[in-house]
Amino acid sequence: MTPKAAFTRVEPSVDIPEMERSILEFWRKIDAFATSVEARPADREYVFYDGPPFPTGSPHYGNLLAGVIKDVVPRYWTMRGYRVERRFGWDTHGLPIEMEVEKTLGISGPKDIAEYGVARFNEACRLRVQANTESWEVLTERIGRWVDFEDDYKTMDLDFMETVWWVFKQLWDKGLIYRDFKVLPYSWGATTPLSNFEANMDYRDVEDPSITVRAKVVDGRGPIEAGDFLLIWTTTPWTLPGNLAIAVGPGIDYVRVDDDGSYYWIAAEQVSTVFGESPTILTSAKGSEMLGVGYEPPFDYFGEERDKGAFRVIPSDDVEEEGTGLVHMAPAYGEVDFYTLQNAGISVLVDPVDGGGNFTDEVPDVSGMNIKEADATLIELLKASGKLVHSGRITHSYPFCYRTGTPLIYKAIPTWFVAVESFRDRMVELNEQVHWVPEHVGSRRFGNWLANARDWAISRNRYWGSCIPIWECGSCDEQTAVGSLDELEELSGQRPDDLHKHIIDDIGWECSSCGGSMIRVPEVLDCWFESGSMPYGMFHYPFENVERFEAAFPAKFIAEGLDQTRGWFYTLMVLSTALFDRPAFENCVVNGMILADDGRKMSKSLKNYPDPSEILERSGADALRAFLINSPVLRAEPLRFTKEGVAGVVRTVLLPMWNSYSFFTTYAEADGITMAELESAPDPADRPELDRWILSVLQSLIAEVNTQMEDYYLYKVVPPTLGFIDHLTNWYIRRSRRRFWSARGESAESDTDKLAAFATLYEVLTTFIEVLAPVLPFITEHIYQDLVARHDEDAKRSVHHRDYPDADTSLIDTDLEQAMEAVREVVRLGRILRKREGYRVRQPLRSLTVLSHETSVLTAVQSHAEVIASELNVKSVRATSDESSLVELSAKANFRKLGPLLGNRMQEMAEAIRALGPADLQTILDGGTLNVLGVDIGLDDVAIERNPREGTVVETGVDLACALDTTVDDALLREGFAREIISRVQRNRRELGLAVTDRIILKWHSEDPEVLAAIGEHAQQIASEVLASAVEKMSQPVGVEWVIDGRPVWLEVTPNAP
RNA sequence: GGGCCCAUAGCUCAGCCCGGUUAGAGCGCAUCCCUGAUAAGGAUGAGGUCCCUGGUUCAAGUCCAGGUGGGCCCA
Repeated sequence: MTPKAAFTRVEPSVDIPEMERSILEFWRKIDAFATSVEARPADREYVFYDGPPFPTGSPHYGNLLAGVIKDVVPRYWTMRGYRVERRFGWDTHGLPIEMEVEKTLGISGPKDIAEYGVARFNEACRLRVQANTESWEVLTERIGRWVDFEDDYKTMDLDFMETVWWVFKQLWDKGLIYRDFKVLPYSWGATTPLSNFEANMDYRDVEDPSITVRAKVVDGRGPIEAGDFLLIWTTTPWTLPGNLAIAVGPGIDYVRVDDDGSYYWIAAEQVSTVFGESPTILTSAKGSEMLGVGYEPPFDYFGEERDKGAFRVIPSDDVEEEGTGLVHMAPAYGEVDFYTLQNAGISVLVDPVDGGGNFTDEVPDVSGMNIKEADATLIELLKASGKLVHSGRITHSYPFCYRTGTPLIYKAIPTWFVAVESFRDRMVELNEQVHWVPEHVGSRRFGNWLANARDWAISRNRYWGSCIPIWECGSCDEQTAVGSLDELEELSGQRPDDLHKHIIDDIGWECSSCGGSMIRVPEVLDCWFESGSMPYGMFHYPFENVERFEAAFPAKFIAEGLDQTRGWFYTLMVLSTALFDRPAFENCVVNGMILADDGRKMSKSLKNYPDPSEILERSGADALRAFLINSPVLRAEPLRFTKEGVAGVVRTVLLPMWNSYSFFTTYAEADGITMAELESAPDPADRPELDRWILSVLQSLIAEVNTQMEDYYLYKVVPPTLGFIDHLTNWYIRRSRRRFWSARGESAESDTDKLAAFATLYEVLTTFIEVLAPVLPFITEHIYQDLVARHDEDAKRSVHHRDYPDADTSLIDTDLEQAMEAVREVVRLGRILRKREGYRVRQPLRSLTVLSHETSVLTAVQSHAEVIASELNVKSVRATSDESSLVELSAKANFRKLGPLLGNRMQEMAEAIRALGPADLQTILDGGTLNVLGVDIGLDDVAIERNPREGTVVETGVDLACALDTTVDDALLREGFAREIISRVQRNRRELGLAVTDRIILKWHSEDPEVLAAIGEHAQQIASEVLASAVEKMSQPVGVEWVIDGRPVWLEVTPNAP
């Protein structure tokens, strides 16, 4: 290392956002991110998967938070020596994009899209995705997140989509793909199923029929006799032709009511609503006793289904005691109905309603009629056949198609499924290999979800997405799944360069079985299927990068929000389990939601949160990062976001760091400290204790931070850091100040001591920034460039290229750290005493006495008497174990120790110990034991408390007490006065804008004898403190008049021109 | 309706896993100190039904059950 430029003073004030922008510029200039990755060996990879966001709108705090987590962790592991590639991922398909584009194009729904042209529509989606990515890149860079936007992956890329096909084919080959009906919200106006999101967009209060119908029992069981009637209720008469079963709650009580010789079954709770206040109840039965009862359906259009198990009473836990407590089941028109029949083992489905919402010929009475219009006719038919028991109207909230304004219905739609249930137990097992932060999200929330996983509906009746790669024959039941472009080419002779719907749907071939036409099924894939495929898709596996993928699977780490638990985490797990029988990630950090400071969701229209760029321009990215990392969201709890919180980080972390750095450069420049000199400082072991102490504290911090980071407890990093900053600024630097600005060349020892101080602070600062570099990438980089990089050509270009510090345990001295804790405690107590007694710190006092029974405390105090004396401005410090003179001892039982032994005698013992007298306590304190209530009580069994005796100047802490001697004689007063003079002169120097090292002439005048005596006695000390070349007494007032303790004194400070 | 999480000072949050008798921090507020790290720093103080009810226990902010309120997800 060559002794080149000395350090340059850095101003204590700093424009943080400006500093950050210059660092961003610097990173761009040296290509810091790419270099940080490439510098690490390719065979030592730490794999990170980016959870792809939708590029809709601009990023909000939730995205920023995820970005911060996904930056801190990879930065850390990079510094730990791993190669951490970070490729940005874009989730480019799906409804959110389509909705945005529909809005922009001024069109809406399948009909419009068909008219507009699927090809044009999809191309518009593609353009939209590309246009939206820019705002993400800007903000992502600004928060300091290093991620590769060049080598990103997009789910709409050909390579990615080909891999998705491969994934699908894998499932297909394993027999995990099947088609079945799923009941979805359906708009007959738009002739399309809707997503749940769309279905919730337009609820209206409307009036509908409310009818009660009786179904005659034809096959009785137990108390239910043939000829009895089951009462069902519905608001959708048009679903009655599709009725295939009646559900009861197995635990619900039903009763048989005699009504004019007809016998009706109804839930006991509901009897009065149908039969009035005094019904004739004959008998009762649990729902479970009614199972299997056969009945005559309201309409007999599908009577032949009885052979397949239809028209029976089946159980359902979803049945509630409303309506009649017996629920009409039309599996084509209700999701619950569908699953209830499925669970009952009845696999029949009838759906006499066409896509336009009209009845088919299967229901001749209303054939061709719109279902809602058919309600009246159907009710008339029921009345005519004597099945209608009651008919009325009801007003309720009902969903409408947000586009066409027609009522929505639920309708069974052919849907493709992944048979997740067949391997969900395996997913539960594999999930146990994953380390979740916080733990409960994985074991409970996610674990429960997996354990109850249902088959996954993966098809969507939409346009902009990966296509389901299944071709079906129009003539026979031949089906082919295509798993690659090669296969497609082989089958069809075509090899498109795009796999989107508008391209692929035109491709077909002749059926090998019957010679018919093979046509692709119309659906696209749920975009979550693609998110779950990203470990493979990002590498275009297995078509390329086979080895890279195998080395990179599973990921070491992923992170996402709690709301995504059912999304990305789940789909990753489903596909990795199905394909590779492994989890797709080893560590998962789950973050909570960020709320506005009013506790509500952040809402653009409410404007209840500050714009991210405003925060970044006010407090900077480092502050935002540390604030988020240190907040409850890292424990998956919600966070109320306040800009004050971010500003707090500036005040508690960034400014103290900067001030320490500024302090160092100020004195290093003033002293002309060189790198060579820092190098030549004594070994840490040979430095003064204060230096060894702060180095020990630093190493302990390093150990702590490494432990937490290794376990992904990011939120446990900032708190110990704050403690360290307190030690550094409020103790190490404050205590060392004089060492830094003592003049050079006074003595060999003082020069060595000064060097030790400079070297220590330098080492602490340059190591501390390495510790915090992953969290605060900007300020640490700035300090690194100034303190390290520019002095050493061989140094790494960026702090982020450095190796993360490992705790050097040889520098950790636990005893020393504890001793210093005791010293700081003594000082704290001493300050309390001074304040309470009204002695400002500049007034010297005679002595401080520390009382303690702990030998280690006494030793610590004795060996640091000088430090304590100067901190508290006392002439002497004594330590003694003789406490009785100043404090009153009392004892309290050590509940933790005695409780388990004594059980219910504990209270008695507590009383007895509280009542012990001074002599008894002294016995215990001296190491003896005392027989209390038949138990030998020693020092461990009690907690000794110390209370100041009346009239003493004593303050007590945990293991010690301090007593202050507050007698002030004339000599002390005069010394105190001299300190006041020094203080005024220093203030004056500052006002004159003098540099720290400028020398002055001090002229003074006073007539007051005490002042004369004070200055006379302490002239030497004053001169050296204020760097006065001369202290001259004037006979006339000069300069500024001060009144100190009621005594006037004139002081004049003039710079001493060299 | 179900699962999970949360509720502690005016505000934001530690502490709870593993029960122990004086429940902490920061912000804000009040009072004050320091005045060569100074567009800083520090001290002290006021401020608590630890959401409610019940249980377990010698002992509950901490464990259990049930409620209430809020969040996320699912239905």
